[in-house]
Amino acid sequence: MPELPEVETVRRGLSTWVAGRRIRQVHVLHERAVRRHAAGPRDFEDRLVGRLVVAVQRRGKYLWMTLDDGQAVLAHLGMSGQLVLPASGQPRSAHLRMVIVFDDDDRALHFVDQRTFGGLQVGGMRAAGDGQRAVPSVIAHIAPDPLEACFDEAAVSARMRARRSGLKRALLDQSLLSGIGNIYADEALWRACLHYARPTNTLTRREVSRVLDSVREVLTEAVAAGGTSFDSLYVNVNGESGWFARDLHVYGRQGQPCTRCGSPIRRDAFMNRSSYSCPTCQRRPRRAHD
DNA sequence: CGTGGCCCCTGATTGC
DNA sequence: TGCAATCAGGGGCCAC
Repeated sequence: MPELPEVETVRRGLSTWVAGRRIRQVHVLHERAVRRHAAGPRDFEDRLVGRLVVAVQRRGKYLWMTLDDGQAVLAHLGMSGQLVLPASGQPRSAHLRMVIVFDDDDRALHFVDQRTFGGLQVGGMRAAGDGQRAVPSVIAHIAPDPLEACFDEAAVSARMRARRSGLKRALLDQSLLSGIGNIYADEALWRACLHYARPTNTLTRREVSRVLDSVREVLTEAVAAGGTSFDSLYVNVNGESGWFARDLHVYGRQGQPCTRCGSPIRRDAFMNRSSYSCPTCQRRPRRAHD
């Protein structure tokens, strides 16, 4: 499931291939792939054709291609989205949603998405304030991710401690800090020895610092490893799977021993999904906030 | 406003 | 065997 490391892996692969190329044709094959583009599929195609891709950038789980007219093509992979450059002759995926054809190459960028939670849209850029990085206007509400230079740890810590919510809910809230999904939230909480239901307003500055350090470590290591993959749904830009899965300590390890203390990892239903934790290393708080 | 819950979607898996 | 229920989950949206 693409979180920050997987999206960064895609961005890097994409950047080396599409930066400096001109878009010749765009084929939207499934309406849902552009449902966030209010003006519709034809407008989406028209805005891209003829444009030069300047760069590929990312914030959290979003990535975008900046164009030579100042607009940007914003993409979110959702649950199962892939941006791939299939080798010529490779059979087209059953879940192919969009094809972007470039000049001077016979390969095309394919957007493949089985569960159709992902999508692309075209729009303008906007800087949040003085000296802030410009991001697509429609994601102005997405907070900087922990690997960005502008990530303000002190501010995030203060906002987190002012909340009345659970710690994992806060880590997953993309308007507080972005890029973290269910997998890396569980991994970071395990590293920091903190429980997912810990009320944010009871956290000390030191504990918040610890969990944010863990978040940065987990994300950085996963980026270095090329992202996580559990099944064939996620592949990088060349169609190769990442291999970070082997380094997971809690996610998907229900019943298996904690690598730190040996206790069996538990799985709880949480926020209509799963939360994995070590019952010994991560004590449930007396006053939990699920 | 902050917070939490619902819903969009497909395919693999599980249960009767 | 066959069909239905369940699960996976990011984030927009809406009610409170």
